[in-house]
Amino acid sequence: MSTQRKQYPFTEFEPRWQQHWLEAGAFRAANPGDADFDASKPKYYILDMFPYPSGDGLHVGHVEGYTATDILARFHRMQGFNVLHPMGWDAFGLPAEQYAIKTGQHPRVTTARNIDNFRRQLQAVGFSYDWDREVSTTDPAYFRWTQWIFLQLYNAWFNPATCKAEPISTYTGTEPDSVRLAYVAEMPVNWCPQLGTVLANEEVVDGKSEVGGFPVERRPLRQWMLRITAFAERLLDGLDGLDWPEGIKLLQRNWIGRSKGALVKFQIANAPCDVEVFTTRPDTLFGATYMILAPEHPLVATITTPEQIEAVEKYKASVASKSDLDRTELNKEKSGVFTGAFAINPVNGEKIPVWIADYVLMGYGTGAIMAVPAHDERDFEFATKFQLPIREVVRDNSANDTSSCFAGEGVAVNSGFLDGLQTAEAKQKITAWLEEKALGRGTVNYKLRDWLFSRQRYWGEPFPIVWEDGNHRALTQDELPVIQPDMEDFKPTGTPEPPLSKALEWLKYSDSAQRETNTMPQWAGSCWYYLRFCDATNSDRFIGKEADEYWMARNAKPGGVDLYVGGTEHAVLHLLYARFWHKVLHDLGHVATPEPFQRLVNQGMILGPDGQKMSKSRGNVITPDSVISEYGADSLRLYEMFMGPLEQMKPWSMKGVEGVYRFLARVWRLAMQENQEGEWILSSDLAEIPLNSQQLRIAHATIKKVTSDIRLLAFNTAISQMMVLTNEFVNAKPRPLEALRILLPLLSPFAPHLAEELWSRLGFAGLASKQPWPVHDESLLVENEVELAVQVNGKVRERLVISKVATKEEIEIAALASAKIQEATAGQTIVKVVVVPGKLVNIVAK
RNA sequence: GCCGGCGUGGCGAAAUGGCAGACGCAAGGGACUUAAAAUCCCUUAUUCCGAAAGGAGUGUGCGGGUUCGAGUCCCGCCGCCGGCACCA
Repeated sequence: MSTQRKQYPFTEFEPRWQQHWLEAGAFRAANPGDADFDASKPKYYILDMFPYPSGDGLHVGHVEGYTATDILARFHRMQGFNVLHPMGWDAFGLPAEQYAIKTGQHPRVTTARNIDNFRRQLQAVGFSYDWDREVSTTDPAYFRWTQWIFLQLYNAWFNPATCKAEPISTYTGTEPDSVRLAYVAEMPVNWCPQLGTVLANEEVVDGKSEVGGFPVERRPLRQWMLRITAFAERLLDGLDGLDWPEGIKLLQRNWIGRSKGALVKFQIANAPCDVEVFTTRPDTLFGATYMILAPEHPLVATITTPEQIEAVEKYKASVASKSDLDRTELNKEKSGVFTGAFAINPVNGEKIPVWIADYVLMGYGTGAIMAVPAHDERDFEFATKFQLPIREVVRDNSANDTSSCFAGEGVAVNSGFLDGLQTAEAKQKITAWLEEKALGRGTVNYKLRDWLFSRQRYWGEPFPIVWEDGNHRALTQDELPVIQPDMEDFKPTGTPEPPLSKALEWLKYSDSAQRETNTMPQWAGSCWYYLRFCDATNSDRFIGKEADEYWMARNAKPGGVDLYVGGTEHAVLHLLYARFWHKVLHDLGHVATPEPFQRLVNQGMILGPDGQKMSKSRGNVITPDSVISEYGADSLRLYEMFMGPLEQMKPWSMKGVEGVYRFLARVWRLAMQENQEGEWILSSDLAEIPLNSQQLRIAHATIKKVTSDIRLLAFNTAISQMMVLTNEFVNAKPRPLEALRILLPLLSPFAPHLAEELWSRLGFAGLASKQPWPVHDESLLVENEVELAVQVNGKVRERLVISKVATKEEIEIAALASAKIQEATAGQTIVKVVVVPGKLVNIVAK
């Protein structure tokens, strides 16, 4: 193939049109206030998840999502929308820093080089981004505002009375530092010695770092945290108004993990202290036969009896030495130790033993549970192993065996005043009882934890914070941006001290104050980039009011971005963090909408030709550059869309690329032919003649289907239909020019270079990408006669050509009159005749 | 273990409950050509009957059900992919 002559001269015209669009500013989106801004047009904000500009360059997986959004962007422009379709770079992050350490080059240099390469690649695919709005998270003019948003968080608190973020000045308590949305805490964190950094829980997979797969240990460390848990309920509620795949909403709901239950206070026998437990099944309180504390629970030391101290300490030590990996792997078998202490079950005064076990986590609820082995799998397993009593207190409504554990809902038994109540009622009654006796209360718990927001890295946004006399203090807005110092040596220190701690001069803010040396995680920059795109060069605000009102709020929906396309890997973290920041900014009056992204679509992964995930080690990586040089950008775009449904996972096939390439060449030859010298000239078959009725019908059916399929993101079937149309005209001689006037605008979002080139060679006015979108004429689609199938007992026995407007009765008579049908039903009684006009007739005979 | 998603030709895939396999790939045959490539045309789910025209049957992971009619809806399984994983 590569040695062959190209079937059409894409190598010549594709770069030419790319340059033309760029120079003409063809896809520039005007902002409110600009001279050429037309406020009467509706807006459409279509956003890609911006890439991390890696050294490997653009991937065909990127191109899939980006092509889908590009088609939609171009389509909406042609439909008269003001389209915001921007691109930028999520360019802070660990790989750049590690590469820098390896090669000694400054990450600023390698990042700039990678960005240039990504931009070149994206432009070579012909994407219609408004490059005037390009942003990079590493640009001080950008991260100045990331730091500014951090200051908003620092200077705000969550007011439980209003359920909103408010300026810290409205807080009337005595300890503002204990309620800020950005706060400092000593946290057991995931320290990765090899990476020399602390990782977020989300960056640790199976006890190893997600990047690199290095072991991770738990260590207590002073960290910046963001109080995302305060927004748990709002983040949950907000999902209802969004057009996201239900699966993704569910993922977020599960991640937030709301559960309703009760806190119950247990007195410790012969000791002046009590332990609070959280339970979702307060109705099973009578069945609590023992209690378990997390090994790290602060009361363990207090309550353990002298005889048990040795065993307890030994157990605690063994748990502490386990990495997260060991702890999960050893989960199969329950372990634990008796503390020697007893707690008093408040509901019946029973003395129950208190154990410690690592299946109870300090980080959830109160770090202590009441164990109800009859109705909880884990407690059952534990009780069985350590021969603790099991008491049934809920009977299964569909009553069968009571030998094992029953965790469902039923009727309370052996439960005193709860007996006979259904689980829901029993929960209510016991909660009211506990509240009345001041022994507990109903409450809600979340799995969601606060967001660990600091990293021990060089290549990230520095915090706009200084330390003075052991206290933190925020810088003011006019001190932003805080830029990292230029360092020769940004290697990890080998301790949890961040690399910035080595920049002694930079560190010193004043004689008495030192800068914070942690940096922000990569999520920070991507939490708000969609806002910056609306007003990328504004130096007075992170986003101008007018720009926000138009691009984000004009459609009067909760989410501002009309369509957001990206991979599922960001289903939880990025999308949750961005929603959190957005809500804070909204509460503080900085943005108009309550949610960032109205509609979300996840593109499926593209696998290698071998059906495996693409990876360098497997050697099955397809690069966009290689496809473009062989078949051109239009073929790359078209194939990525023709492969199958956008959201589905699908394998690459070079043969498939050739297929769409042939199609594009066929379109080319609808308009062009080669002369004796082998030059492309306008086809002599072209003529200004009207379409015949079949051509008209197919052309208008194509307009209709392509239009609706683009709206449905069903690009593969839209392309099929354009193939049908093209096949129809391949042999038409003379060939109506009108066919190309219809086809080229339809094709233009998909294969913009080819459409543009032919449009211009045919001498049609303007740019193909600026044409109004064709509108179909429904009346041309109607056929006078239709063929319908006649079935006998569901099997097709005859085909009937009949007038489109025939009545049911006429169709039935015609069907029954058919010789084949009479033969097929001979000797049988016709029980029923079902007539579906335009489709079929089904005769039921016995 | 729990929660999602998906199972259709040799392959990628189509199909408001209404003729399964559009469109593309691959394969086979033909036209054009000195020849090849490219291009264009035809065939192509499968089994059986027939010399042929044509005809009969079976087919959407498996087993049931609802319906005149099920790839599509319902119930129960199996397989693959993704997420969560002691969250009390």
